[in-house]
Amino acid sequence: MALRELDKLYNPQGLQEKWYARWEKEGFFDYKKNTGKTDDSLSPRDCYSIVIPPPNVTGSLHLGHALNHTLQDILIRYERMRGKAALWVPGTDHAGIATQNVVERLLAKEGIRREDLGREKFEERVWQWKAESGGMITHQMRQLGESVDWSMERFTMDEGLSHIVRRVFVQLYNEGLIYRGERMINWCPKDKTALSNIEVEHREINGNLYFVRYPLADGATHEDNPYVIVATTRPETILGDEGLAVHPEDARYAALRGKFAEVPFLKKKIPFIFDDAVDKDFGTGVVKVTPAHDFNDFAMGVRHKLPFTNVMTEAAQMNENAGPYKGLSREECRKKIVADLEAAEKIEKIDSIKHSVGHSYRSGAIVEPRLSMQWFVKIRPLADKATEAVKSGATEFYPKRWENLFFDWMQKIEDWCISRQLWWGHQIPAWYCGACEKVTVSMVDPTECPHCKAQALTRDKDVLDTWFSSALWPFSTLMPRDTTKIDAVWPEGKVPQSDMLRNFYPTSTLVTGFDIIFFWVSRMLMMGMHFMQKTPFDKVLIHSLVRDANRQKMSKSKGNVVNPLEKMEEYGTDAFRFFLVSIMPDGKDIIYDESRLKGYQAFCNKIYNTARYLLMNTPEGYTVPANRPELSKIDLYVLDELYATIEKCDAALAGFHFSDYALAIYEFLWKTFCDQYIEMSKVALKDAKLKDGALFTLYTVFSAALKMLHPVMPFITEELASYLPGASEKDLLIVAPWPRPDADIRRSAASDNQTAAMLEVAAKIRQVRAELSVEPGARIAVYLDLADAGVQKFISEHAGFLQSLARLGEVHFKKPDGKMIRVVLKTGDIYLDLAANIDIAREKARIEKEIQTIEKGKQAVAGKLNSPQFAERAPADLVEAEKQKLAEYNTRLDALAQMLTSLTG
RNA sequence: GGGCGAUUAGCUCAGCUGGUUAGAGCACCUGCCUUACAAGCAGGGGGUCGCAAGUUCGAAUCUUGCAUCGCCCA
Repeated sequence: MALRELDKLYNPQGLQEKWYARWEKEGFFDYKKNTGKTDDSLSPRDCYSIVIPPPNVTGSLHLGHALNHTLQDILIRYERMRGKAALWVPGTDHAGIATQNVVERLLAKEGIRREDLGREKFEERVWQWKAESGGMITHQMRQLGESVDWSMERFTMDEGLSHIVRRVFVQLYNEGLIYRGERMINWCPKDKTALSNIEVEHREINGNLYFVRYPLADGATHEDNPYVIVATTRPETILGDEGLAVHPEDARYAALRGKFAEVPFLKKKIPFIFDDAVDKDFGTGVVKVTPAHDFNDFAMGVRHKLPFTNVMTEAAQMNENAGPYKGLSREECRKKIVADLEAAEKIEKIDSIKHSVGHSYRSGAIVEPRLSMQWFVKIRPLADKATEAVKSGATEFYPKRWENLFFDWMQKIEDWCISRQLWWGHQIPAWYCGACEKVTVSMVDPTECPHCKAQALTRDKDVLDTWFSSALWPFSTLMPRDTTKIDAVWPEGKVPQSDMLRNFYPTSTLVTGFDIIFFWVSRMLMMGMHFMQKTPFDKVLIHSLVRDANRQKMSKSKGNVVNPLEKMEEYGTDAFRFFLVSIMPDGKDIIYDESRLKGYQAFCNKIYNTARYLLMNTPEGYTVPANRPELSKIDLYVLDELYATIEKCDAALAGFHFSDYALAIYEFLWKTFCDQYIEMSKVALKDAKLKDGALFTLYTVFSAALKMLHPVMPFITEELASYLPGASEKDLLIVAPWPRPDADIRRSAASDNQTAAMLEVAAKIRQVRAELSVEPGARIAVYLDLADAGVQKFISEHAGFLQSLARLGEVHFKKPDGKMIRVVLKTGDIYLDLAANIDIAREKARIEKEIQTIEKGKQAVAGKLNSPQFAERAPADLVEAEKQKLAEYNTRLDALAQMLTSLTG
């Protein structure tokens, strides 16, 4: 009843804090409390689980998270209400480079570099930073209302997860699936670390193609010139050239076989090699080969046994092999070398071109291909298992088309470079012996070399790619925290086993964006299949990015980022969540359109006022009776619509059609319940015979609607449910049973269209009133002459409803005598008694418009029926239906034409 | 260059296996402060479904080609 005194406007302030704190404090996010069962008494089919894509510990909640997390929360809340042991595991990711950069920037303010501190002290500082300001996002997740089980929260660097990472590394190493080797890798000169292939983003940039003259050695000539022309986009790598390559079938250069050229400035003699990897159409058909600075050139270098000359430092400055250019950055070196070549008249021409250049996805720096010693995962065996998981249907992608992209990538996947030259991360458990030079990889830190017993061991300085630990997330988070307990459930060489894993692994659904299918989803599939011998998730829901109103990707540099927290503050969390879900088309990009957010704020207000209406019209001390009172056809009509809506919601959520789910309730609640049923209930509540049924129906429908809305709008629904009669302190909506359709009511309502027919009559009368500009308040009389006796009788028994819906005076149930406005319906005629106030011109216009509309329909039907093949080939029942339609259109057209002549005449 | 996805009202989108006069929200126009809600109610205008051909009795829907845009990979 308290709502009665409250403001007419809904105000979401304070609800989020109030309810979230209660849910969390009273343990409603804990499946054990909700189901009353322990891990060993649960069975997998009673369970539903999701692991959150762990956000970066340095991160804050952005729109992408808000969408991603809202979808997961909807699924978890829905399954929890359906009685499942619903577990949603939260956590964060240590984010190697990002976190290291954050702390380095803080140190820089104090004028310190991490090298000044040393590794151990630096790591301490990172942990300190995490304790103080890391995990801001977990606070923000509470504001969004996420019903995650905080007691399960994990961090990829915590003790248990680190132990699992190490066990995984050691096992893969022992199985020969992890190896160390000198390879060409992508190097970020800004962060001074290796990257994996997929951490490199290719961007089209404007560059130059330099045509450089390479002198021929030993007096050789080409087309009468003592040089050949070589096109390159990277003149600074000339210093590392070890050969010039042409295609073996390129007749232009066949004469150069066995000849040599000279590297400009260095006077180094390099051979001509012939290799099919050369594109005859690129530049002049001769390319320079720099085996230590390019992936293709590296491969050619291996094939033709060329030396690998590295001319750059880790920071991409020219090193001692660059001769006079030593010490310059690669950019400065390019400028200087081009200037020098020009001065020496060795540049033939410079073309400007657009070409694709690799950038670090993290730092944005141009990536340098670099030859170095790194650790790799031998990916093919793992990738095959991951592919199998999806091919067999054990894991399904939604929408399905993402599977093609996944298969495609798994086919051309290459070994995964997992070592990073950072200080923050899981340090690789490998030791090198100074004496025998052998490698030891081990679970316990060795004190002496197991090969030669020497004590000259040094540990590998590198850490693992952050994605290596994320790849284990679906099972590592379900393992015990304690390392000895981990070893207990995971004996060496066996598959881990525990009640938790049995119940919740494979997880039910993974919800993520398409941009990390490769980074994360595929690697979880690989690791899950390998270590658990089961796929990590039954279903993968891929959703899209949120773009701004101009379809631009949101980014800080563009300044078009929308802060979800501000929007939640402004419109309320519920409206914001509903908005995110309702604008999500299945598998397409989401366009951020704030006008719709405003619309859902209005929806919240509507729901709030619906509750006010119910409470204001409820007698003191009312409780909803356990046994259903006698219900009118109108009550049954709305209940039937409610049940249809439940079915729509269930179907929508089963297929992850979130906007269909949200909009189905929106439509039902606003249109059917408020605009139709509540309007009619204003009459029923004043009628002693109908009152009990109406009250019962109002509460039955509204409380079911709150439940159905709860997964997407948790706060307002929990709040309003707490005001309803019979609400208790203990039984919160968050664990209320999800409503189910009543089959009896559905069946009995199915054969009954009388309420719907009455609503149609009311709508038609309102339409005509508006078209003829009848005074809005005028209580005009009507006469009904409907073909369907059942409907005619029903309306006559419920005339009060029609009067209220269409603002009518007397309603008669016969054809009138006097001259009136006649409305021709499919089902009969309505006459409006406008007495002398008939505006002939308007009435003519109305009739003509009506004729036009019906004529349009008639054309379509007649067109079909006029074609002889239609009758022959179309299904008989369709032909029959079309014939009936035509007859009905003709009847109505005749009546309207008659009315028109009578008006004119 | 290879692949995927789009193209329906001014804007954002529904329209699933072909068959009512192609729908919704926002925006727009008209009229209403009708004691739940003006963040509301009632009514209205607005689309030859990107273009072209084909399949079919019938195409927004299926097929092919073209155009434009976006994304991924090289």
